[in-house]
Amino acid sequence: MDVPLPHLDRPFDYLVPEALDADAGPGVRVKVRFAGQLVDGWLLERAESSEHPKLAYLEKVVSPVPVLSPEVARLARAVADRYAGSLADVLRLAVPPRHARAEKAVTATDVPPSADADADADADADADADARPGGRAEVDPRGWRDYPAGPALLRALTDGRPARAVWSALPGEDWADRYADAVAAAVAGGRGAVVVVADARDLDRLDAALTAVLGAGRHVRLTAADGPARRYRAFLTARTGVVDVVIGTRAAMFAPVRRLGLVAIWDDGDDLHAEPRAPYPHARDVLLTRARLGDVAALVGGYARTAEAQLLVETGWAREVVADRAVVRVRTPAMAPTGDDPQLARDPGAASARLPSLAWTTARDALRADLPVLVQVPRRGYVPSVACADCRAPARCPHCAGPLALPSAQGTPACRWCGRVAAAYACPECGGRRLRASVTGARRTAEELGRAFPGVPVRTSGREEVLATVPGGAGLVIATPGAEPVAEGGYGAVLLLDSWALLTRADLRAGEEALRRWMAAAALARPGTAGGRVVVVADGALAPVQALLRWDSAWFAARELAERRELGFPPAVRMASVTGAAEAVADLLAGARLPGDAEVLGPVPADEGRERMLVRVPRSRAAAMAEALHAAAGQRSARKAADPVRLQVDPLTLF
DNA sequence: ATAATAACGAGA
DNA sequence: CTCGTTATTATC
Repeated sequence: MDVPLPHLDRPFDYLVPEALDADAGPGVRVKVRFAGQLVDGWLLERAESSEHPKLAYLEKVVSPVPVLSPEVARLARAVADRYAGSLADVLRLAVPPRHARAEKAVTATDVPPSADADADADADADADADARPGGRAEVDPRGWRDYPAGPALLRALTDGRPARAVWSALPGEDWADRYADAVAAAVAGGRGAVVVVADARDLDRLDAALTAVLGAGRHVRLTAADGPARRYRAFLTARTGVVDVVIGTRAAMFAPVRRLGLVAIWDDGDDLHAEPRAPYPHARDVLLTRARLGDVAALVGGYARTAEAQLLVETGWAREVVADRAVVRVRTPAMAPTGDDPQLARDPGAASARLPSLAWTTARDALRADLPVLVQVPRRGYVPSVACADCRAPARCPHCAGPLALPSAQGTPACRWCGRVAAAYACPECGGRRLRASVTGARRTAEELGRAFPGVPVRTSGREEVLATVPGGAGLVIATPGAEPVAEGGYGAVLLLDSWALLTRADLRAGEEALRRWMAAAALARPGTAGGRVVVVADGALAPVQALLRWDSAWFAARELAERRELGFPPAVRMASVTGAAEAVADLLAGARLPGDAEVLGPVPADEGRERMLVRVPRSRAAAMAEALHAAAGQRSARKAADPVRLQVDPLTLF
C-alpha cells in the first residue's frame, strides 16, 4: 500500500478480477480501493487463499511491467526495518515514478517484461553454477597488482564468489579504472553489478572508464539529475535485463540488476551518500544489506577510510585491500605541515596572500617548474564548536560527551546534546579553563592568491561551477572540497588551507571528514619522486594530520572507531534521533517499548522550536530498537496524532 | 477519510 | 438492562 503511515506498513489481500488476471503479476503497480478511496499499491505476491473474511477486488493494474523485482522487494523491506521506516517510503526511493512514454519506448523494443525478468532472485543459484566452470575468461588485474590482495579480489569476482573488500586507494590512483576492472571481472563471471558514487563528476569519470573497459551499451547510468524520463528509461533498461551493470548516484543503490554479483561504493565518507528523504538510508548500508541478503560481493573504497568501513574490517566481515608501505612511500607526494600563523615579514608575496611562508614557497617553486598548483579552501557555513583555547582539543560535555557550544559570545558553554550547562569546564587534555570558538576567513585568502603570483592563470572550481580537469602547465586552481579538478600529469603542489575550520566543525566526523578531503586533494598531486608536494596548514601533531602525512587512513579509522567505542557513538553503537515538537517526542518515546539497555539522551533544542532526543543501544539491539520506534510511530499515526515526529536511525550528524 | 466496534452513561 | 451517544480502531 503506497501510504507512508507506519501503522499501515503491512500487506493487504485483494481479489484479482478475471480481466486483470494476466497483468496482475508480482511487482506491478496497482490501484485499490482502501478505506473508501483509491490508493496506489504494490502487488507483492499472488496467493490461492486469504485469512481475511471479506476481500475487495483490485481496481486496476497501472502497468503490466513488474517494476519491483523480488530481490528489490526483499531489500526494501530489510532497509525499512533497519531504518524504522515504512516499506512504502523505501519503495518510493527504490522505484522511480512511472513515465508512460519512456515505458512504451523501452518495452516496445526490448524483451517482454515478464518473460525472464523474475529469473533474477531465483536464478542466483544457477548463475553461480554458471560462473563456476574453470574456463572463465581471466580479467587482467592491471592496477590492482599494486595491492597484494587485489588480484585475488578480481579472481573471486570472476569466479562469482561473494568477496567483501574495503579498499584504500593509493595517491594518484585512477579509482574509476579500478572500479571498471572490478565490474568487468563480475561481468566476466556472468554476473551484474551496481556501483554508487557521490556526484555527477565522479559518475562521468566512472562512466568513461567503464565504456573503455566494457565497451558502449553494456552499462547504464541511473541518476535523479537526468530527469524523470531518462531516469525511468534507465531503470527499465536494467529491470528488463537489457544491461546488467548500473552505475549512478545514490538513486542507483536500489537499481534492479539481474544475477547481481557485485555492489560497490566509492568514497563512502561523502555525505551525499546519505538519502535526505525518509527513512534516510545511507547508500553504503543499503548496498551492504544487498550483499548480505543475496550472496553478492561488496567493494567499499576511497582514498580515506571511514569508521564504518573500519568496523567491517575489524569484525572480519570484509577484508582490507591496501598497498604495502613501501609502495605507499613511493607513490605519496612529499608532505609537510606548517603552522597557521603567516610569517608576514619574510616574503612580500606571502604577506599579500596571507599565506604561511612554506605554503607560498612551495607554490612558487611548482609554478616555476611549470606545474599546476591546487589550493583547497573550505566552503563557508560550518558551524563552529568550542575548543580548549590552550591545546585546541574539542570541548566535550563531561556528562554525555556531546559537543559544547557557546549560546552567545559571553555565555556559559552548554552541551548541544543533553543541554547541560558546563559552567566550570576544564579541558581533560591539558586542564585549561579557557575556551575559544573557531573563526575563519578562508575565501579572501584564496582571492588574494592571484595577486601574489602575477601573470599566472587562476581558475576556480566550486559550488557554482565545477571543473573536471585542468591542463598541465603552470596555473593556480582554487577549489572547495569535493570540487578539485584532476590535473593533467598531476599537481606540482597542493596547499590545504584553513584546516582549523575543518577540524573544529561541530560534528562527530570532523577529523574523519578533514582527512577525507585532504586525501582527496592530495591524491591529485604528483608523487614526491616526480616533484609533487603537499602543504597542510595545521598542527602536525594532530591525528588527522599525522594520518595524511603517512597516508595511513586505516590507522586513523581504527583510532577513530576505538574512540567512538569509548564515547558510545556510531558505528560502535546504534543510535536513533527522534525530532519534533516537545510533547510529540515525549509521547512517542513514552509509547515505545525500547530494549532494556536502551539509553535515552536529551532533549536538546533543534531548529524551528522543535527538540531532539537520542536513543542509544548496543549494535546487537539495533533491530529491536528500530522495531520499537516504528511501532510507537504506528500507534501515534493510528490515533491520528497531529504533530509529526521525525525518526532517523544513525543520522549523519548527531548534533 | 469513514465505517465498524467498543465504551460509556442515562433513563427505563 | 437497553438504547443512544461518543471514543476508538481498523481500513483487504
